[in-house]
Amino acid sequence: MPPTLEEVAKLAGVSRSTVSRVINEHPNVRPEVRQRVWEVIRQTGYQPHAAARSLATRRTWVIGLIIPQAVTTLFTDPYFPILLRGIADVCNAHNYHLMLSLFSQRRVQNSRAYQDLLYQQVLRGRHLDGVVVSSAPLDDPIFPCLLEDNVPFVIVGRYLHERINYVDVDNVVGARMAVEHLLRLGHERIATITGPLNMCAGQDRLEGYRQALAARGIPVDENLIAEGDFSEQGGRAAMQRLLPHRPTAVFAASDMMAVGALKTLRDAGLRVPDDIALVSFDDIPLASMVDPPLTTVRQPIEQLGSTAAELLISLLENPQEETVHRIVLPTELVIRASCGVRARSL
Amino acid sequence: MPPTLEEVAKLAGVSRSTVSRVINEHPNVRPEVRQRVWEVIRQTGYQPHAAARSLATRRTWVIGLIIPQAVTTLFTDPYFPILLRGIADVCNAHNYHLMLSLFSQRRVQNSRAYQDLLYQQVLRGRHLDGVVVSSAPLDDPIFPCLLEDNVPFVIVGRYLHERINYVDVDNVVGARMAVEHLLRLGHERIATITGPLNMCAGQDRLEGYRQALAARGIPVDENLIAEGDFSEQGGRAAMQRLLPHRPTAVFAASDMMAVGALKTLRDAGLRVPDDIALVSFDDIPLASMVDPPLTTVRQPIEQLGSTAAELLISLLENPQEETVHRIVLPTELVIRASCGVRARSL
DNA sequence: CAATTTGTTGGGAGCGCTCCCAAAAAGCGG
DNA sequence: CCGCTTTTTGGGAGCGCTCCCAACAAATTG
Repeated sequence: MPPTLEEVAKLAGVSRSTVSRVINEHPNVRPEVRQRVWEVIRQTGYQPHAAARSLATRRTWVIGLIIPQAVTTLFTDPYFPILLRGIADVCNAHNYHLMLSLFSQRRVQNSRAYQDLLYQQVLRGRHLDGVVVSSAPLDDPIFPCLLEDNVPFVIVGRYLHERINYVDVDNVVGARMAVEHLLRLGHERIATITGPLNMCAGQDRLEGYRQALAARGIPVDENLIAEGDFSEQGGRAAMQRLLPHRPTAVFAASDMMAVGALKTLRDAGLRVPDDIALVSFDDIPLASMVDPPLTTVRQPIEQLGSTAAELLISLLENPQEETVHRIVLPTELVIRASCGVRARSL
Repeated sequence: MPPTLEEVAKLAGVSRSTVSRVINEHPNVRPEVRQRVWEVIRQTGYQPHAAARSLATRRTWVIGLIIPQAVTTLFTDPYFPILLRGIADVCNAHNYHLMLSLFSQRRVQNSRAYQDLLYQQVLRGRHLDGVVVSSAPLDDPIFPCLLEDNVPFVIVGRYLHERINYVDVDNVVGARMAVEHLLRLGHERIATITGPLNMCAGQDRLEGYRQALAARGIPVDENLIAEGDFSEQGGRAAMQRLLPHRPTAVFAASDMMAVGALKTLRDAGLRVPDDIALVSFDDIPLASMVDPPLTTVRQPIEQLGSTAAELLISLLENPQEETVHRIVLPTELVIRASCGVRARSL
């Protein structure tokens, strides 16, 4: 049985309240008493009981990370652990804890109801002070819920709403840079394999593609746009659909899809970058390992996580603060071989 | 302000206790009363306050996943998210929640002290009912701590101690299968790139290698053993050290290291599998994407997670149960191209 | 040196729940 | 219909903490 406040108090010859003041760093405690109390705490290994504290303060010092529907890509590339690391580091630094709500779509039958139930439990049950939401489709019902319940939250990914805080990478500009790079290399028939268009990142990267072409006065040929789902398989299939339209270059909205496209191209007897150039997005470790290494847009994943956590915590610590924060992090084009930059000599 | 038990009770015209009985499914409540109470609960959206409940029951229904020191490999391949999915699914199914404690070694200076502090807070603060520990080195101080504090826990990875429950894949047999496969293909100078030898998986896979050779009566040449760290870089370096000793085949204890080895070999002008055969361990998605696709030992990662969670929860629900569980899951050899099976026609 | 201010301490109440016990209601056999 | 058992219900106490207020001690002032 671990010691309680009261027991520590008795051992230190003071009252409950004084010990409480000591551990909460309240200034009005005589230094020698403070010292004595700390000593007893050290000796007994006392730790305040989290539940008791939460009950009294109505705070849990726990934040949640919610991944509403587990997009497959979460489990095939290391985006997720890196994001998590960013979040976890910040939590550690601020003495918050991190609770994870993952909803894989295993139990398909009633996954929706199920998820709602859990949501209720976790959030209404006041398990959490606030949440970070990642990889949610734009129309996920969780957002209205969170707003209504007045749960402080931050989205990883863009979401336009007057009261919603988010952190995102600049998908539009990143995609534009990628396509501009291809344009600069002389390509004009540039195709794109998009992400899922119900997700913001999918939409934004397509928008960047459109902007880059528009800036050069090149009309968008809808035949050169194939929707994928960020996965390798999706990329493979999309590339197949693109092939008949004979693009000279492809911008894939994720590295995984680029890897898929690479397969399709290889099977079709086309060489990258000689016959067709390829640029993608994400810069996951795999990007530099495939042959040819991918030219791709790097996003600061870990920073995305840490910024989101930092923002959420500041929201929690300053509840009166009403400003809505929308943070956009820059991306960077990493030039490797798949774009053919060397072959064509920039 | 969310409603409390007492408020629900008033609305339903019963007492606090009765509502408590209803939500805890205690049998002795008149059906019509039970019905009426549920109705009020539904209408008000009542959810019991987690902290209050924990305080009274001394249970939190939260389990922790602790990754004591963030091995880099966690962030470069998707092992971790898949394990997490296994754990999360089981938690969801049993109405437990999952708290994550990740310790990246960022803040190197006092990472140890820091980690202890957090450990204290989380565990002594009774935030958790039990924990799953993964990717901890054998000598991690967390194990004695957990035992002393009487925290129920399960390790992912083998750990021989009379009171410790663990779940592991059969690394020894898996590695032996891999090496036996190479032996069957006619190789005799088989090298190995091991994992870190302070981790159980590293040790066990090396042991499997030794056993396979021993069974054939082939003496182990220590020059053919190079220690790696499960990472691509480590594999690259280890292969470099192995090269002068002219193995005809290599067993790498992880796919990532195999990928690294592949690079070294390519740079050295050696072809895989024609000049040198390669077999590895893990079967991460990357394994099938590199050229040549890797022959590798598949481990049931998700099942590892779900089994560990299942075991932990059963420990929590049956605290009187004293049996120590040691669960070993089987592995499977996935034959692709890097072993040269086709070239040499088995 | 009394009066006031400031600093320090202890104890009561309460956070929202569960558990226990006793009281009330219902069921039952003779 | 009465005394008995069994089921159902309500209320007190307590889980371990924080917050507030009152009491007291110490320091400051006219």
